[in-house]
Amino acid sequence: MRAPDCVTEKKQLTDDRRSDRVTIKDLALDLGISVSSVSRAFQPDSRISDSSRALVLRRAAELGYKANPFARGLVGRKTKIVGVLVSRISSSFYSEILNLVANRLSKDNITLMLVAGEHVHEIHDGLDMLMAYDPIALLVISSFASADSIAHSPSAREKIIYVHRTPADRDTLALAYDNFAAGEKVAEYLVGLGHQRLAYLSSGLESSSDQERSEGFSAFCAAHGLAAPHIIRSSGFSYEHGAAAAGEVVERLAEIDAVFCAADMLALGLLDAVRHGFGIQVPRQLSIVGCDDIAMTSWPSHSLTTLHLPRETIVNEIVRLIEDMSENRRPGNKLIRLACGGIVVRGSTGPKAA
Amino acid sequence: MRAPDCVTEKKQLTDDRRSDRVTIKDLALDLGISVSSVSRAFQPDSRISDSSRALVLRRAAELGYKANPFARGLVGRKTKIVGVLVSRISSSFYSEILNLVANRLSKDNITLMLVAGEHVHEIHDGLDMLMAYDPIALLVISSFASADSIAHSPSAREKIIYVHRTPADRDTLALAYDNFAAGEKVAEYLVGLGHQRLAYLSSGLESSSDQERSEGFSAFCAAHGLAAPHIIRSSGFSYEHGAAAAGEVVERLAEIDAVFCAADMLALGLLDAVRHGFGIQVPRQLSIVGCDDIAMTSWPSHSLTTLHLPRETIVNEIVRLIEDMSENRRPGNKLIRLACGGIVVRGSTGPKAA
DNA sequence: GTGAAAGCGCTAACAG
DNA sequence: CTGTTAGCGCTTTCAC
Repeated sequence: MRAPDCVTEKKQLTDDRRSDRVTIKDLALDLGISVSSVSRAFQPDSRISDSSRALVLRRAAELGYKANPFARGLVGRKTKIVGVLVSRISSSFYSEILNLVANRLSKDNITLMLVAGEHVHEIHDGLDMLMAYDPIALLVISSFASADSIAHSPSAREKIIYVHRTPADRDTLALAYDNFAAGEKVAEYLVGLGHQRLAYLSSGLESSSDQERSEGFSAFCAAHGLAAPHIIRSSGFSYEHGAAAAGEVVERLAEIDAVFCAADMLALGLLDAVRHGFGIQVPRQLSIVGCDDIAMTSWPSHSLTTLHLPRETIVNEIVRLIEDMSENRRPGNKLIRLACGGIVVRGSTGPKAA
Repeated sequence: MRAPDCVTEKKQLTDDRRSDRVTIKDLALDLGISVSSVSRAFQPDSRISDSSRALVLRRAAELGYKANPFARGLVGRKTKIVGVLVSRISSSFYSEILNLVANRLSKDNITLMLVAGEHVHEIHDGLDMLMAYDPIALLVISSFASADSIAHSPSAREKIIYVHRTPADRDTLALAYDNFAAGEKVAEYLVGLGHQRLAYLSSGLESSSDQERSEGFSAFCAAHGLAAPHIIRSSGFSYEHGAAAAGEVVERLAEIDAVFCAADMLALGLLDAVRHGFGIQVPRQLSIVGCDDIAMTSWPSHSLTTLHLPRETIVNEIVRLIEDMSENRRPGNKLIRLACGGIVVRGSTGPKAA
């Protein structure tokens, strides 16, 4: 693992960066073979004898040779980059996913290129920046509504994988849980508990997952002869938004037995606010159900019943899609539906009080 | 904003990627000038007339020309990439910081390259991967102990910015809050409340911030004639680790008035566990203080008193350092200390019970 | 199977 | 101030 003891003349450049970097040429010179042979040694299926490949690979490891990704990118080979466009990484669910994906891809020598932006033009610019690096794929993890239409160029459209949202535009790749079924499951569970006057707390944003959950929830009610759920609209997905909705919920407590929230954060905010702000007994006076199953829901201080979304399946799908795309296999399915998990019963739900 | 109507002959490559991409050459041909003039138009201080620069810039915008970062990287100009090495993005505090940094840098057209890894060899490989992209800087956001010694090559060492940890190795750049002062402040606050038998809940990991907080906490006690704080060692920074420490805390409740936790997550876990698991009254029987001021601490269900760490200052410093480094100004200070914030008094602390 | 040569898109000397 | 030329490190024809 020592430094190359071969040619070092041209290494004396003033430029600090490339001075210590061993190139393919150094390797070739060192081994007394041509650069093309060295290059071939790193190409999976190229005409090169096993012996010389082994030789090159060994010496490369010794000298610490690493192919220059810029040179590779320039000649047009596929990169080892996956772009990620996020609006708020700090969202607990997304950051969990991102963490897992990053971990998995790191093992394949793939790096994530992250661009964050909240506004439309930021998203646009971010996409351009990422596209310039010719990524294998482009993960769009953003609840931002206009994210649907971000892909101006067809080449971008082909690379995008929407995560956890279904695009309006049906010919782009997307990954989403079966949110409709999630809504149904929760409704079924609550009805099973004896509740009949259900409510749904929506983010109020144009989010496909929110909308689908709401629809599934309503559909179950309709199919079982129950009154349509009372829809409460907030204006975001945060804890604070949930807390802010508490007033309206409490006001209508006479007409509401149980409320299903579009996401856990909303549910936690609502739960805390009705309990601590209004002195409501949960679940005696009101049952509350969340969705996602983020870590905080299991904390004894909250103990929120919620619908679990299996992280593994979505992470596996993401990784699989990326691997496919990196081999130029454009995956067939356009919208991939992932089964949602079951209901995790905790302390925020109970049978209807007599 | 229409497609270039100039030369399109060579654009008919089978390769889908570069087919729609307009290069510097296209621009030059279109404008009837040389490629170097076009190139110069994008270089901040280069000898080019204002008129031709304006011309180039305008036409470039029209044609949607974007410089190819691979070509730029290859010729040795500084990249627009900042590497990030993380162990767990999902940590609330880190993901907040990362989010803010990403947002700010996106405006400078800088992208973050993310590599995640938990184990030593992963961290090593990750660093190599990132270094290959010749990033402006390398953010190491990892409480992982061995992160100190990850920089094998001197060129890597020069790029690293340790975030929120002080490296053992004093000649690398680092950014950290004044954790010692944080410890002192908390001790002072608790003592002011009348507490005398203090305890410190440590992560038990080799974390500089943890250690420094502990030292500041102890130092204040020593300086004021109090008994040395009782140190409780956990084995991580998570909520679960905090909860797991509850048993030991409760056992020694006779000797402990108040406990300062190395981080908010630990404090929240402890708080919930002593309350819900052991029926302890907080703060009547025990005061608990956290550190960091993450979002959850303000939730009414926890209402954790904590020491605030101002996000803006650390984010500003990070961005400033990166901008400096991107202009080849290697910042002078090696370890930059950031003032910690004040104590946010909430419901988990109170005066010593009589 | 291997080597020589061309070229990816861009910048940085050089001339003029 | 502008154009010409020579590479950056790598892959990929094309010969042999």
